[in-house]
Amino acid sequence: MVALDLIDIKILNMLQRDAALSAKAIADKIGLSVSPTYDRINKLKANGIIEKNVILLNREKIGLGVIAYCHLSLKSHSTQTSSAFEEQITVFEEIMEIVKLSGNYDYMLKIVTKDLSTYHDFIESKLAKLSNIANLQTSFVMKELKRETAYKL
Amino acid sequence: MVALDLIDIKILNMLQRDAALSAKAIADKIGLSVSPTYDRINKLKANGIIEKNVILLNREKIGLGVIAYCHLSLKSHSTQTSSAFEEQITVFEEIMEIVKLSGNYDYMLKIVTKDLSTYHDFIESKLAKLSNIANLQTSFVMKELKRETAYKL
DNA sequence: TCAGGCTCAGGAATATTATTCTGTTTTAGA
DNA sequence: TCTAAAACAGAATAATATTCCTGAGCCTGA
Repeated sequence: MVALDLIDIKILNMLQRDAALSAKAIADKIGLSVSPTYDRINKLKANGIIEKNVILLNREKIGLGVIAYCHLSLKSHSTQTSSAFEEQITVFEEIMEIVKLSGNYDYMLKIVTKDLSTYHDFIESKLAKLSNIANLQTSFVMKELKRETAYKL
Repeated sequence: MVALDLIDIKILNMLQRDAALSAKAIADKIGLSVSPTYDRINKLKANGIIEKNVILLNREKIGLGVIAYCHLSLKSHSTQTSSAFEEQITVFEEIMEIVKLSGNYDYMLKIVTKDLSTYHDFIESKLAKLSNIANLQTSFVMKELKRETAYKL
């Protein structure tokens, strides 16, 4: 954890919303000159506070119509089998998020696919193929009301 | 939904992973000159396939230690009360994602806060203050194994 | 209190990149 | 096959990123 002053926070808030802003545009808004602004941005990248710069796509316009949250638990909870499972599951591109939840040694996955049939195929032919899965329960998203990547600083 | 050819997909895949790539760098990798590459990127922005360009921060380095998924259902499900609720809840910066689910609970929220005490405060003093919430159940994330913003094209 | 070193801001110079323009090639449809 | 529209390459220009140098404030130790 790194100390951030108010200027850093302003910079991060701007870039969390629009990473295409030029150093000059940011400098103007926060009342600094370009080079210290630029230096600060670079430091924030160097110390890993800024992890990446990405574009976000409109999911529906690229034909991805299904979001599902999938809860699952493992048969065996030994360190070995758990980490093997975690390694295997991480690579699937359909799975956007994986979290380990409190409660019953459970995982929750966020899965995005083209349609229900594709979702079904993914579960059957890829996910369920993994040994060590005890059970699987899916909740489908009816409506995505908010999807935010900007953290509150 | 817009038709994407193979070149568009390559471009989007690159930018989904690193939006700082220059048009020239992309052009080189896909074997085009700069100007058509540049045109394509601009069209993808214009037609809304590319929604935004953002930086992603390291959650733990900025002191956000708690991720929680919160299931809740409403007392009244009329169109009016639902949309009033949706409007109110969308503005909270602690809430990163809101989805309406199939099944038992109406909504699932992804909430990120500094620590458990902050989480508690948020629930008590902001979320639970909303009328029309019937019940609330939180699952805490023990470990975040994957957080991906790039869709599979 | 003072001198030295450190961090940070400002400004100017240079290197890269974005952006626009023009003319050519390719493609798709009649 | 012909025509119109779209896609492409290459060059010129504008804007931005990036580097470098300078000076001001501020610890810190003697």
